[in-house]
Amino acid sequence: MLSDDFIEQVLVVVDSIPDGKVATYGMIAKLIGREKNARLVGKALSYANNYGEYPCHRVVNSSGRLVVGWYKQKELLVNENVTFNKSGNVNLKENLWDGDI
DNA sequence: AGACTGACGATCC
DNA sequence: GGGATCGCCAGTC
Repeated sequence: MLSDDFIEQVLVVVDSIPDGKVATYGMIAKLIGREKNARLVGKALSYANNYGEYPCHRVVNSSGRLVVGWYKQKELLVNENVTFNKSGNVNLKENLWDGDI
């Protein structure tokens, strides 16, 4: 069971990701003091829908790969002018968030 | 308690 | 750059 506190911290960070930017799980994990628990961040985000509407589509893994099976995610990001490379991954070079809240 | 899993990351080909 | 491997550490069964 993920602590509400942990989830809350994740959501706060996710909510501060600016439009047209994306963040990585590891980055968020580090920001909330769980550098090695990037997986839990993803887990927390899966619960995020239960806690309200958050831009969890702006979070990708370190390769810029989107969530497998969540095809809507790319659509949502495109709507925010996030660019993709020909492999269908997020163009981290241009869209990665600096992490400054 | 022990084994398996995962919306991940770093490294090494 | 992309795939294969291993490491991580909670969560789940």
